Amino acid sequence: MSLTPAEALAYLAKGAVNLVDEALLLKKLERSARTGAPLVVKAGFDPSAPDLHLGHTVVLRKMKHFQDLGHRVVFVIGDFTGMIGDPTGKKTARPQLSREEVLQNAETYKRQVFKILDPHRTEVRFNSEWLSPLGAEGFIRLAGKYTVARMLERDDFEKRYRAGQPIHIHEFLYPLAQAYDSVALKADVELGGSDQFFNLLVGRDMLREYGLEEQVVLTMPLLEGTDGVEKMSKSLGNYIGIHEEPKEIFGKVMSISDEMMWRYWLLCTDLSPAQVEALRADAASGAKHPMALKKELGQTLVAYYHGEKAAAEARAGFEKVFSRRETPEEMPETVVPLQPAPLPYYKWIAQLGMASSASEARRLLQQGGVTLDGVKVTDPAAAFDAGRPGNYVLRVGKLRHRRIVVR
RNA sequence: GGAGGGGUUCCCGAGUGGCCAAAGGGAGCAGACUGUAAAUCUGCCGGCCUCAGCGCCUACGUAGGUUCGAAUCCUACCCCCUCCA
Repeated sequence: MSLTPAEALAYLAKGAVNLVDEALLLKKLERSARTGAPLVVKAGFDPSAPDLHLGHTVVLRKMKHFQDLGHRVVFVIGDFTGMIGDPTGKKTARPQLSREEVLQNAETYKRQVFKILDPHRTEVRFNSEWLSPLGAEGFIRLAGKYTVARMLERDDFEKRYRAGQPIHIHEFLYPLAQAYDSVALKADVELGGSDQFFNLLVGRDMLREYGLEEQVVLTMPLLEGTDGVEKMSKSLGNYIGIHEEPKEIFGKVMSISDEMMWRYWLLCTDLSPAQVEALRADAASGAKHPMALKKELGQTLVAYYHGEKAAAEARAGFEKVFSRRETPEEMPETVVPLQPAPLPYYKWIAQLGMASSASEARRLLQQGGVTLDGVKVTDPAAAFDAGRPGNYVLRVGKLRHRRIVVR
């Protein structure tokens, strides 16, 4: 892709929450076009969460945009900063990871990241590489380049300070260490989620402190999870992982609310804001059914990460099972040997792992959530007769299907 | 170093000797309605059992104790928070 610096700027700014500052980015783009030297674009990632989900892809896709324009992307794995734990969003302390775990996670990252990024234009680095050698001395020197007052400019620090809530000293070190990453890499641009804004700005200041050109800071919106409220995260269980089964991804996309759908269209696909608005107008005017658009979204997203074919299959499977309420073609199968005595359902369902306990299974039965070959089984005392060979489809709740083969 | 507050079931949060498997809310699950959307309504929401039984087990930071009986009282310990120094 080849654009003029001004066009490139517009392309890169698309969807961003913050861009500091635009003039500098333009200047860098112009210089790059003139000299042919690609910009160094950096983004940091937590070493402990190697399951990439759609939320991560928002920033990754922006990284890809830079790659498309020929720039060099550095994927920084925060193995050192991970020991500090990012205080953003005041999470509880993270478990410290061993060297092996970090390396393993890195491999997992690479496998997933390259579904989006171009491997030839991506450099994967660990920040312990340059942060560990600093030592206590170097760290003190680094800390000497920033002030408490500036730290307290950060929103959540300021709030906590005023509210008399504790702020640990090491929390101040996190932004400093991250900023030093930019120094070590001589970053031209740093990308991140909008919650990272402050940290990225510290990077600018730090580069200046070290006599280097400031980096451009570009943040992307945080994608809400499938619940439509909290930001997407693995720990909240509201995520859609890009490595998940196509039908899982498709199903989860279908379960998001109509309102949320536009966010996903905007942040997770290649459509321009104007195109998304057009879709929205179609839905509002009744020209298109929201459900149809959501199916399209699901198919698009599955196609990104699993290919067109898998996407079409996921959609077809969904329509078969849910729209037409037919039995899915593929489901786990369990072979049951002939039993002299009938098996009580509640016990059996728990044994099959289709309910977490016998009590749970009993509840499901009582509430009409259990079906054998399409016939509801509601008597909690009912038993399955496995006295003769046969094939059955056992369904528990909406999603759990199991083919039962008695022989 | 001193003073005070607190640790309850997935989360928040009531509960200060029996009526507590523990109010209420959230989350979650199932059902109805649907477009596996949202909203709404209903039910469930520790486990076990020969489950609808004044049944059994486990649970209210940890370990003991008092009592016929404790999440609730006592003792020790661990942890968290706030204020003063």
